Amino acid sequence: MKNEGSPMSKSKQPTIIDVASAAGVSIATVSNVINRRKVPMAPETIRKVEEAVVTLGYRRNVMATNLSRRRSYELGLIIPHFGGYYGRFAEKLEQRVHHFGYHLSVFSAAGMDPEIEQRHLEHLLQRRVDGLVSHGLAMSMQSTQQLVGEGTPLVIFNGWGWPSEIVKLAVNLDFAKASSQAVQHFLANGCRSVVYAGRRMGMGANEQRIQGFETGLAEHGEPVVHALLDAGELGVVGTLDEALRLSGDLRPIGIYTFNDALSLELLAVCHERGIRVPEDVQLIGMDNEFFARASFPSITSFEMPVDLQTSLVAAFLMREIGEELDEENTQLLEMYLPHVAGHELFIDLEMIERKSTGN
Amino acid sequence: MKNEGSPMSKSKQPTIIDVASAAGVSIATVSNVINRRKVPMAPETIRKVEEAVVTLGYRRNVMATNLSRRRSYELGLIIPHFGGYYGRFAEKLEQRVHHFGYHLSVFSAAGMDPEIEQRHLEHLLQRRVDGLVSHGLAMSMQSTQQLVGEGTPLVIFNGWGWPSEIVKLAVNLDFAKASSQAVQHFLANGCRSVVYAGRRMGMGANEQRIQGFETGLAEHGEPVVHALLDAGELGVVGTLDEALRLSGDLRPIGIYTFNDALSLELLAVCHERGIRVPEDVQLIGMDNEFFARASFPSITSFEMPVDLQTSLVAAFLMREIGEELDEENTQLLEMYLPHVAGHELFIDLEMIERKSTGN
DNA sequence: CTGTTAGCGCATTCAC
DNA sequence: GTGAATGCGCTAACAG
Repeated sequence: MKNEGSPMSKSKQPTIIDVASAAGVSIATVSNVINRRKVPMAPETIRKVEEAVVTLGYRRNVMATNLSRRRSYELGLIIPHFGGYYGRFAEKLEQRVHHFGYHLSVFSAAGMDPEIEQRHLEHLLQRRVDGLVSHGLAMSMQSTQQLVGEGTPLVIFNGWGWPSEIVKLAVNLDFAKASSQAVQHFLANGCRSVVYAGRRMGMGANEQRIQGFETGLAEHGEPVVHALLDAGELGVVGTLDEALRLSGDLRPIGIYTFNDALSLELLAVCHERGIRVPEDVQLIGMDNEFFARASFPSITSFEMPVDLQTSLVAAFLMREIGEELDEENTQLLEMYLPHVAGHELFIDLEMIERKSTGN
Repeated sequence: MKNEGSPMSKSKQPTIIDVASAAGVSIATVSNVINRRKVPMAPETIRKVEEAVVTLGYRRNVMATNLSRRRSYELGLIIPHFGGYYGRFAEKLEQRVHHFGYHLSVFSAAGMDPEIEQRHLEHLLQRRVDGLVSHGLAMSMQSTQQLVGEGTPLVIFNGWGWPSEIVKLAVNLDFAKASSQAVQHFLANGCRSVVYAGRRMGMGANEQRIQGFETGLAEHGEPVVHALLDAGELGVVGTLDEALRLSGDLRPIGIYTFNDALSLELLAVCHERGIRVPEDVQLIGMDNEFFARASFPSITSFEMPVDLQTSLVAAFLMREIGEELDEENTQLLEMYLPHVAGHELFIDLEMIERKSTGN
């Protein structure tokens, strides 16, 4: 066919065809220099192409690239929201996968909304991402299975009870162990009554905390006054009231909360009531947020090992995709994978002792 | 055990050709029903296609779709980090543009790192997003211009001094006015000395606060002991020390901080030193973060009008892209656009009075 | 109403 | 070393 010199004025964004004709070479050559292929090329050719790229302001079209490569070099991440731990997780994971030449698209499910979550998942899949990472999803497992199918490897973090047909690996923080540790810290500190103040009863992360809370009590041996409270239901004030009521005049009371935010709110109520922390009430939170350190008194909390968690997620996913791992990442997987119970891997949390428990 | 290329199994993902042959129709027909086109079609045909789609587990390939459409129906957002205000902004904007049938890809620049920022921008452009939204970027204007060029409309939020050749519109929060208001609130509350404690001196958002701070002082008429401090340089403790030193025994001292986080940190130091808030020191923050409400005493702050800001950004960008606006959005633009000074639009912040200023 | 065909921008064999 | 040719999966006229 007679394909006259395609008018560059046609579409404003230049293509490799424009670059090729500007440099006086073929599009294959342009592709080769752009992708820094190992094929031998004349230095002069390279120079001409690079010059044309700059002067034309050429920018490759990744849609075309991916379509042709049948691979996107993109990963998707779904988190409940951008704040706190999840935001830090996203940022760190982005860095990690970039190291392997992948991009990470992050989507927030706007507070565990299953519909939004599903929409994002679907979109990521339509974009043919090479791999998926998600928090323990709110949506039903069945719909997820159908969504993900066999095509795209899915790694979960902080999700419990997912069948291995759906999820390749779950990289979980060991909230149960941490919770047990919290209880024992209270008891070692002289608390004569301990309370767990949770949120969203029924969610996996909450269940893990409850389980650990009870383990901690059991290991103590002697019976202790204790309770499980739902701050979502009772409200912050109601939770404190209930804790006080249940404890009678046993002091101090140890209150272990679902997260730092709840601890901070309880702390504010204690201040208002003239309840002393840590003399009357001791607090332990979770997440080690900025304000746990900056509050008065500062709040004992658990540091989230985002570095390790994202490292494991990234390394495993990369291997799953067929990417070559360096020595460090290989060792990392060898070190942790054997410890996997089923396909769930557990990472320890570190307690940061602060004033709210008298330290 | 050599891993078989999981990504290769994706080649088994069905295409419209598979669907077409399974349903016994042509690919054009499949395309028509998938996209719910207005062309008349036999109900039976639709049913057959939809059935084939389900049984085959067909999922459209958006890369191919976009390539063909020469349009991505995607927007990009770049923010310095996922936390707090920026995270809320991202979530809200995502909702807004979804309403118009667009997806929003959010990227965090990991704390104003110009290199990462530029990388994300470049990637978004390579993906041929239809529009871009960014905070006042850390990178140089020149490189941005080259990056964005004439192709993709760019809307900035909270960025000052960007030439209109680069930026179509800047939707800014009026930090200057808010800062002026903060100072006047201190003075009306009896503060005999006022201090601005900033961070990252030199950044636009900080400059705006300083400007407003000085305006507020000027409008007061009578001279007041005051100072501009850089908490990034002095540290939190150093900042408080300096404020106390400069104020002699003038009390109370009003300290207006760059954000709530800094207020909270100052509050903690006050507690340690036995300095009373608000009797000796009054505090006003910015962002109205969760902990501003939950701290003790609670901290007066400015609420960020994320709803309005994202509405304006979305409406303007949609119109710029050539999308049809509904009545509501049209009115919104008509209401605010005339007030634009140059191409910078200002939105008022609302002060939330709390205990840290004696309310 | 439904099928045919020509791109979209790029990667990737193979010949030259 | 370099360049035509083919295909990736889908959309969009244009025929029939």
